[in-house]
Amino acid sequence: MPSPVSIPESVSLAVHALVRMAAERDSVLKLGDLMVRPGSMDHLSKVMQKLVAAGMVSSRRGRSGGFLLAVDPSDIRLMDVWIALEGTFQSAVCPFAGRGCSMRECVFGTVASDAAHLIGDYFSRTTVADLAGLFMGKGN
Amino acid sequence: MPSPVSIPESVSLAVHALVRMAAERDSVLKLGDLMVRPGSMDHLSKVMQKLVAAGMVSSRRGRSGGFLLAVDPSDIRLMDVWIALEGTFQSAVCPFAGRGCSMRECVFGTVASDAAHLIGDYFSRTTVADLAGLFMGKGN
DNA sequence: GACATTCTGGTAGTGAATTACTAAAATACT
DNA sequence: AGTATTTTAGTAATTCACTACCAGAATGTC
Repeated sequence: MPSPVSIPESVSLAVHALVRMAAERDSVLKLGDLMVRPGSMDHLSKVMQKLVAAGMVSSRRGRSGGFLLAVDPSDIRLMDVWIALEGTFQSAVCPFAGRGCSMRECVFGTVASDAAHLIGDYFSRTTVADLAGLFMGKGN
Repeated sequence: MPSPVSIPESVSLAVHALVRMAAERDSVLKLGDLMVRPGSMDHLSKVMQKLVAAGMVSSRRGRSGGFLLAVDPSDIRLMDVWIALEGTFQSAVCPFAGRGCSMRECVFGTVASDAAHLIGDYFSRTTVADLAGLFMGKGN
């Protein structure tokens, strides 16, 4: 992890897939269609199962099967996606707070926490529908 | 990783140790003194070795051995610490940029990147000496 | 010189996220 | 009915940061 800010791959896959589904709401998209990166299909498969379990997406098996948004994309906040996949969304704090950290304004109590709030607020405010407007097309 | 912002444990340990050393520049501090969290000493041991290798800290073995800042704390930027331990400091981007992401302003190209810059700028600007002023005391 | 202390360095174990593989269940087409 | 397609689900392999353990080297004390 060479960067202090990282969205888990699972969340990235989920958001990209959901945005794609929102942009093509009428069609049933299969895993292969939703795969943003070559080689990510196995992981995406697991991710989609969680989105189905969370009720955001419905799935159909078989020949012309695939995935479909189960609710309106403006009702899916990015925060919901994060929680569905990761369980919780925690803001960053000093890992030693209360257990030995002796700084009045610890780095991890200020900057890291500011950055986490920046992302947290955005994730709470933004829905899949908002992002779908930024979508450019099929991609391949 | 339930938070999108996380400073690696190794960097946290290093920063806390360096600040402590800056606050007590005259004394030689041993691993046990620098341990912020119970149980972190093994990891801290490896971390200190890297700080020594990076030339920020000098060490002495034996009975009254321990660690000592090798340079002025105002010459140690947090960014240097990060690089010494992690190798590189990368700003966050969409993991699929150029490999399938089809959003004009992808979440990971905007918000996550803003947050990473927030931290990156702070880490480039702040030195161990700056933080030493926030130090409250021995801690135990 | 013997001994306790402290860093050094290697190696192995653990847990979580990701990757990979496979058989099974559902569905559509012929 | 049979077959190809697609999701489902379980399990194993991989990777990486972190944890744990241990013998060895250096240094001060008696």
